Amino acid sequence: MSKVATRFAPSPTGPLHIGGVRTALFNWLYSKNQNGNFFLRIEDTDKERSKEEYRKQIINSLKWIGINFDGEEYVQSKKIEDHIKVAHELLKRGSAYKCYCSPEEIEDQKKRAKQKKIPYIYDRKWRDKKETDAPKNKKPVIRFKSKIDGTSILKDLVQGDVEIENNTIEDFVIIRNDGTPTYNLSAAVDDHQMDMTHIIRGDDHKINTFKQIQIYQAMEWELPSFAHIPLIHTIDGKKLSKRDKASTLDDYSKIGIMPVALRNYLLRLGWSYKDKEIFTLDESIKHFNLKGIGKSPSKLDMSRILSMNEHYIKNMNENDLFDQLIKYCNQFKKEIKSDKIDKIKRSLSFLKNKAKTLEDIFNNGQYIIVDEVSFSQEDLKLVDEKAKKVISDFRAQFVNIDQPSRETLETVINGLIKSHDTNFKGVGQPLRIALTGSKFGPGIYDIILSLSKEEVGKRLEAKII
RNA sequence: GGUCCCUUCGUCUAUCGGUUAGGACACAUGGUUUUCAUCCAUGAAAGAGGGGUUCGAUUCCCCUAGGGACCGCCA
Repeated sequence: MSKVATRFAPSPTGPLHIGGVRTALFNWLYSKNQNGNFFLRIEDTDKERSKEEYRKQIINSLKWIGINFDGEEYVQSKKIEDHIKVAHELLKRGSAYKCYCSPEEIEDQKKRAKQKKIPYIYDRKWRDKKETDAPKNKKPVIRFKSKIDGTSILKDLVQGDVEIENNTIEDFVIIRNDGTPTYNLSAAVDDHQMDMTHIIRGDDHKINTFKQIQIYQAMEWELPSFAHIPLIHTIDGKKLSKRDKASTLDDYSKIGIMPVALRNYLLRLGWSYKDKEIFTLDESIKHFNLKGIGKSPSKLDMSRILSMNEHYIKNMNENDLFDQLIKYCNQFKKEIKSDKIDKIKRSLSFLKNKAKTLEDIFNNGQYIIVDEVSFSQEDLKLVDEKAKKVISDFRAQFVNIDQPSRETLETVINGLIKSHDTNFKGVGQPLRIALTGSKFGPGIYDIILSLSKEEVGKRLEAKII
């Protein structure tokens, strides 16, 4: 048995969406689980729509989420000559023929079929005509001579046996009238030449598989195994597309979803291993199999993505989290000044507490990052005369503390609670507002200790007092 | 319209004919707490419908209904 080889074959006609990422993930995990190889093939034969920027975006997306392909990336457009050669071989073998129908003629037939509400299928007009019947001034397409009688069975590794009547598959075009190969030809030839053993792709490719299998058979190539995975649906149950919002990786990375979290989420979307929810990379390679892939489509659920991300924020190594946070801020927020970065790092253990995303952590740390605190009118209202007195009393005592610590602060604050005849809130809330500009936030001791002594002093004499 | 696929809590799913149908997220309630959170506990919540097969069906088969995908000289 040859070494397992899988591939992900996106076309660079738009940003990669997370359905594609999941397909790539499954292919990658399966190959790694089987000690095989995983390849990337860029299907750029649609010259009109393929863009270099999308090619880069796809590669960056895969890299971001941690999917590495083996070897060099395979560029389909460089292999066009090979595809054409196969088309001519099929012609020679009598498995393909030239069709001189014009695109307009075909369009017309389609339209009429639609009006009559009968299924359109190319009428195979040129299938058995002789070359001598060919019009001189017309450029033909080459069509594959599909099976007409009987049925075909696809032994799908996810869906089981799928049987289809051969006459529902038309004589599809393999070479356009401009001489270029079409998708089904190119994909079949490439998969064969790349020695793919397993084709794992979206359910929307199932018909293509029946076509491609026929090409394999006509060329007498050894067939790979196929697995069609159910599609990811939007919340209203439709196939996810690039146009849907929150469908590309960038949509997630920019709000501070981490690659590990998204990878883990995608892994469990349509695949399961017992009751296990959290998978390290090694665990996912170890446990991944085709058997665990479900048959029904699944919907994208943002709250689960968020909670997965939250789980990783709270459980991952704090240094790693810090690295990711800085990377995130540099890319999507403003760069944090070096004197603040240190404070953020020291405070991460509580800044991360109420965060579901890196963006949340950034927001929680805003009070550290800003040079000047700003206040909302609403919060200012909470700081009445009594509160102002609390603040100034605290400040008076605070500046005399040499080394502020939780213990020394506690003494001061407990003293204030007594002398002002109030409760913790009566002291804590004004201080929190004065120091951070918000009545919400980390514990007051954490806030004070996360800022320098000078900074606390400065903020407490700010204009609200 | 044709072909094919799918159907367990709101969502992702477990169950390899016998379970009080389990878990996770979300939700609700209570508790801890220094605000907001966290955390802990508890709760509500599912086999689309109808036929078979079987001692016994969520599980196997058929029908119906609903949902989806494909139907390009795109990939």
